[in-house]
Amino acid sequence: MSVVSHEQLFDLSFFANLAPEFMVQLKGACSEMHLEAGHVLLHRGDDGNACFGIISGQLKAFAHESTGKEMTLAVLNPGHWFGEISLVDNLPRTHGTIATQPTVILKMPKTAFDLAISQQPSIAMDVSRHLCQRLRLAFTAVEESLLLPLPQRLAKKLLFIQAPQDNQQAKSFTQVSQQEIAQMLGVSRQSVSKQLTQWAKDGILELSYNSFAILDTVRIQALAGEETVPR
Amino acid sequence: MSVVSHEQLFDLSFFANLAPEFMVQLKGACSEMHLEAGHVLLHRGDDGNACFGIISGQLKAFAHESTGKEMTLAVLNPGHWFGEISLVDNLPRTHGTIATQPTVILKMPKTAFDLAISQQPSIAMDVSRHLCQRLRLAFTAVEESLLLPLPQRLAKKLLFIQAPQDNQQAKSFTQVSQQEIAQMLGVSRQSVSKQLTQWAKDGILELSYNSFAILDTVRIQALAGEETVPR
DNA sequence: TTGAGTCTGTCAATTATTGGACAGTCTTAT
DNA sequence: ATAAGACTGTCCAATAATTGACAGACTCAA
Repeated sequence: MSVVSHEQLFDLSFFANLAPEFMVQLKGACSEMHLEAGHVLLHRGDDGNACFGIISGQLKAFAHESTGKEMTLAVLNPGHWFGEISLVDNLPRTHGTIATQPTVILKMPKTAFDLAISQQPSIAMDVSRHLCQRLRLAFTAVEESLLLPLPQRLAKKLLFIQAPQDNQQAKSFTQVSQQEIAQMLGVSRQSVSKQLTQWAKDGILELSYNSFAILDTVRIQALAGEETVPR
Repeated sequence: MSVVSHEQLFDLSFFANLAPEFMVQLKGACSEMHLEAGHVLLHRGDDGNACFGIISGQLKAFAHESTGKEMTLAVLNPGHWFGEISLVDNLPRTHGTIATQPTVILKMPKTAFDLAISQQPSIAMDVSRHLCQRLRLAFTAVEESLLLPLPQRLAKKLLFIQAPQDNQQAKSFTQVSQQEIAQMLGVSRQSVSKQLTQWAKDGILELSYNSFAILDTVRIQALAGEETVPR
């Protein structure tokens, strides 16, 4: 899903069930934005007056500390909506957001968001469901970061990153630098490099410049601690 | 707030704005439950058919790993509601929940929850706001666990734990074992003990059996990395 | 094609954290 | 009063992870 139409984008949002007459209005209030690679769309602490859906390209949500350490909280791909938290609770943005590539997004102003919900309040429950999804991901992140050793977290992350373009049998390379993987896990690049090359020596992975491929899905799943699910 | 009335409990919930006529009905559908210390109320993975508000006592939300490592995700005190995530998204419980003391809770069945929202859909927005609050806490937890060194996280946790019974000037002891603190942070008891005794030697804390008191709030806040907020 | 910038593998030194062990103290229930 | 159990401080050895450094490979744009 490297590009998503406006139509699809709304069907993927928490407004998918909005009645047609309100939907027309909502769509009319949204506008396309084109971002260059490296453009910082949101800053932590800003007021939130809109949420966004991704049409093409990619953004990252990030956090950094006083120490200068920076980490990637989430990678946002076409079809995803983000920035709705501040619209719901009227509090500042939780994270910074930056385009990693030339990116096209749809901007939904807070006024349009609020209007649609007031017109069809049942939508708020869909928003809740969307937030629950986020919450479960966040819980998983907390637990894994504190309870699992680095190799296991790394294995999970590789599977997660590679999952989308799942070609099943064929060996497929996923584009991502070790630096980026390290930032997603909140660890040093060297630690990632060490483990990946070890796995490459073990024949589990194949590494190449700026990319990796999983050769032995079964073993990497075992390392990730996934239950074997027989059917 | 060591005990909360039924009245207060509902005012603290996401149903605080429910119209009186529906509120009566909702309250009628809720029932009190008395839990012994150590009673496991919810298990991760269970179906969720109710949410709960705490009247008195205390529960903990926990997670454990295959390795046997266990950690405390949250401490739930009187006035708090929990268990609503599964009601919203109809998915299994995210965490186990155990009473740490004899505890009285109010059980709200899913049927009552769903009915109230269908009667007054605007309530769903309050549920969303409640979920956002959780989400922000979870985000903070992820970032802190990955970006901050143990001493800083520990300092933050002490301030957080001690906050409720804030007597301002007077030196007040907070009951909590170092083991419990360690489980909240996902680190070993020894690491916690080492840091706490060091701070006690520095005159920042006073330690006693199963409790601690903060002697120098300013310094502990500095260690926690809190901005000095002049007014 | 050349140079700047990025990515990778590797190493050594250092620091942080764990886990096992144990003695002494405190609390509670019998 | 006593015994069982929990809590604390401490030590040590082993492990894990970070940081800084550097050379070679790769990519892209001028």
